[in-house]
This record gives sequence, structure tokens and C-alpha cells, in this order.
Amino acid sequence: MIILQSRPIVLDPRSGADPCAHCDARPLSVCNAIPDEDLGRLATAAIVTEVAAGSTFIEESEPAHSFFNVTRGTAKLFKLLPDGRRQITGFASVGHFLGLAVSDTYAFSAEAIEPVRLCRFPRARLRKLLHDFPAMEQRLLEVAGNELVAAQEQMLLLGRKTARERLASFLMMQSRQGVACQHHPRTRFALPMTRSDIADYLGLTIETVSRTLTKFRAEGMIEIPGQSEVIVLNRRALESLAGGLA
Amino acid sequence: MIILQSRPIVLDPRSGADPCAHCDARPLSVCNAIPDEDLGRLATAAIVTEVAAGSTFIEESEPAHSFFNVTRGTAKLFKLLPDGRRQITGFASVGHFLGLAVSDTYAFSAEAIEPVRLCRFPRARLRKLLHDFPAMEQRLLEVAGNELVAAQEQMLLLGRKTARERLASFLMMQSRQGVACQHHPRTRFALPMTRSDIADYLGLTIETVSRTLTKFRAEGMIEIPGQSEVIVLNRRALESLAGGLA
DNA sequence: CGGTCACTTGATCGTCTTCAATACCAGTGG
DNA sequence: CCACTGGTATTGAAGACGATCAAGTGACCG
Repeated sequence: MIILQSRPIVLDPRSGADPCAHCDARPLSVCNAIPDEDLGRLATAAIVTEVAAGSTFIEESEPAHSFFNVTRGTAKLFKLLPDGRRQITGFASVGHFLGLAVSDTYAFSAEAIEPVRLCRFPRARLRKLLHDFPAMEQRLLEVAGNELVAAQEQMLLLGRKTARERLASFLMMQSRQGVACQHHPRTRFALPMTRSDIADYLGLTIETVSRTLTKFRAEGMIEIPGQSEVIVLNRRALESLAGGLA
Repeated sequence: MIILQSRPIVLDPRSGADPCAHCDARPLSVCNAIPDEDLGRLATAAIVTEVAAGSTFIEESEPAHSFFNVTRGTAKLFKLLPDGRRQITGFASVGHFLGLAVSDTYAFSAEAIEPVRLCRFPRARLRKLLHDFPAMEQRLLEVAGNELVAAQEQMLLLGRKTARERLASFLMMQSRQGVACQHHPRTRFALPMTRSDIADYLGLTIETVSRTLTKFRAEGMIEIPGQSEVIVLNRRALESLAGGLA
């Protein structure tokens, strides 16, 4: 059993009576399917929870009592083999809904890589919420579809791309993170995860990740000002590499 | 554009006025969310379509006008890289719903590996159907969740398992196919797909697939009476191999 | 400082791929 | 009946990509 630091919803001074109305995650999450006037109900269904960096808040194969919505920070989702081999199936940042890939037990573990804030929804309460707000159910279906598309893309990466192509795909993905509306992906961005996390996400080893990044730098495709920061110098080249063109 | 052989719903003599009521796929598919008395509506929304083995009926990145429900046969779903590398993301057999992983365009291609019969739902009609039958939407969400669980399992396989483990996982998966209620998975079963399909599903080459199967046989774990048939002799060993235990 | 931790770099190794030849099998036509 | 054909599967030998093992670097911190 995992112990989480939960707390009643604290009313932010500026938020008035309704914390959900001012939630950073709302515009990005399934919660935007709920109309403003009903946000009170949403707030009472959610239990705000803080998770320290490095702690696990979902454990694979444990009973799935709750669903989660990430409202701050980033978590990694992963599966383990008995001997410790690990596959990270995704990174969940603000707005991400956890629990779609769930039957009675969780299909994956989740660990915070930065301090994370979550809205936790006990199973029964979410069920009720979905029953009362069909729009939210629709949104969830939409989100699930996107996840499936992403999952299939990742299968292509893991099954058929070379190490260089995987890293290029990863960098392009990261550079697009959180720039939803702009057509200009970031050219400089942070990598909140370690080399080990990147490796386990891409089905490689940390050494290969490190070497390949070094190679990209030597080839003038990127710059690495700090360990966890990247500047893209030649997007064209990286994009075509990511797409599988040489 | 792909041409499909469509036809109006033909009334099976025994089916009376309602073909959906006697559909083989119904107990396995999302259609079972629709009550008997409304099956007429379902039937009018669906367009029955026959696809010959080997023909492609969904093309990646084409506009997603329709969703499909497989009611007979099996199809492979796959993504391609520009140079022809292929990743099969799944096999869709009777009851499988295609179109969850869809935005405006299809995220994958689909090709029949045996003669396939489909119920095709034009986008607008499905939307209407979902609106009128929220239970069907719930079922779809449930199905999407299962797909996501399977996708994550496959990522673990592709990213972290050895060739032997992949084949063992694949064989165990196949032996469980279509034996939903029984606790006894089949010990003898057919593999409707070619070695090439298996390879592209597992992120390997046909040679590795062939060699590994031969090795399994030499080790007394399986028997291969015909090219596309397998008998499991040592399930315990295969199961633990599939799970990553040496 | 000494210690830890994450990352980088180098040398070697092994699994799976690649390339190539052969076997098999179903269908066709002499 | 048997040779011929095309597709599919098996088997062998050589090679490559990424893994493993090992050492070294640098940042951070008590």
C-alpha cells in the first residue's frame, strides 16, 4: 500500500470558493468538459494530493481504487519485469489523466520525477461524475484515442527505429511539449528526466543515449548547455531522422 | 482512396428482420451495449462490407471517414516508415472495434489476413449512435482502456524483452485468443498470420522468428505440425519465459 | 576535502540482423 | 504423373548495432 500526502482542498486566496476554476491544469485536462457552474461538484469529487519527486504513487498490479489528474509537475509511467528491466510507457505532465489503462488493477506504476500535484478521484466518485456529465465521458474517450495513437507511434519506435532515430524522435517530441497552439516548437527546452529514464523510455541503455546525444552535438544538430537542457540547431535534420529518413 | 466492396445488409433467412441480433460478433463487441429492441437502429447505421484476404481497407494518414467493427476473419494493423520498415501494432479479429486510435486521419493501416467481414459506420452515424446510446460510449471507453493496457504490455515487449521472450509471449497470447470464458487456454492452435507478420509484430526479422521457433521445438516446448499450427507441450516454461524469468 | 550520484567515454562482447542458399508446399500446366 | 513456378519458411555464415563491463569526469553537498 502506498501512503500519499493528501489534504483537503486549500482555497487559494484569489480562487474564491472554487479551486477548480483557477486550476492550471483545467484548460489542458478532461475537466474542461465540465461547465463553470458545475465546478463545485468537480471540486468535491477531487482530493488534492502532493507527491514528492522520486516517490511512487501508483503501483502496478495493485487494486485500482483511484484515478488521477496531474495538475503540476511530471511523472513517469512504467512497467517492470521480474529481473528489474524497466519500460517507461510515457511521461505524464500537467493535464494528463491517469487511469485509462486500468482494469481492476493498475497496469503500470507511476513515479514523480519532479514534485507533483494530483487530483485524485476515488473510483466510485469518478463513475458518478461521468454519469452526470456525459461530456466528460466523451472527452475521456477522445483522450484515450490520442493515447492510443501515441502508443502505436511508440510501438513503431521501439520495434523498428534505430537508436539515432529514437533519440531524434524523442527530442522532437520534447520540443513540441506544451506548445499546443503555436506552430513554432521550442528550440530550447529542458529534459526533466534523467538519462536512465530516457533510456528506459526508448528501449536503450544510458550509455547509448549519452553517446548518441554526444554524436548529435558533434554533428552540429544540437547543443547541450546543461545536462538537462537542449538547444536544437538543425531541426530539419532531426525531424527527418525521427521520421526514419536515413 | 480505397474501394471497398460494400453491399446493403442481406437478411439471413434465420435472422428475420434483424441481422444484428444474430451477428457472430455481437457478444464480443461494443454492439452488445445496445438493447435488443434497438438493434434495428444499429443495423441501419452499419454498412456490411467484405474484404478479401490481402487487401488493405484502412490506409494510414487518410481522412478517417469511417469506423469499423470486425465481424468475421482477422486483420493486421500496422504503421510504416518511409523506407518500408513496418510495425504491426495489433491483430484485429471478430468483435474488434477499429477507429479508437483516430483523430481526423487514421493512425494506422489495416489489411485483411483472411477474408474479413466488417460493419462500417460512417463517422456522423456513429456519433449519433453514441449520442443516443450512452451505454455504447461507456463500452467504447472500456474497450479503449483494454487496448491501452495491451499497448503498454506490447511496449514492454518491444523495448525490453529478448527474442525468445517475445516469441514465448506471442505464443501464450495466441493460445489464449478466443477462449474468453475458459480457464484452459488452447494447447493446439493456428497462427493465421505469416512469419513476416509475426516478425513485424514482435520487432524482429523472419529469420529470428523461424530460428527461435525451431529452437523451442528442439527444446521440447512446442510442436509444429504444419507451418501455421502450433502445439504447446510445456506451457509452464513458455509462460515463465514470456514473463521475463530467464 | 571526501563522498555520492549522474553522466560521459572507451574497449569488448553478444544478440539479432543481414546476406545468401536451400527446402518446402500448393497450384498449374505439360 | 511430374516438372515448373512463386511464395513462404528454414538454415547457415558473416557482420553490425547496441549492450555490457569498466574507468574516468564533473557537479553538488555534507
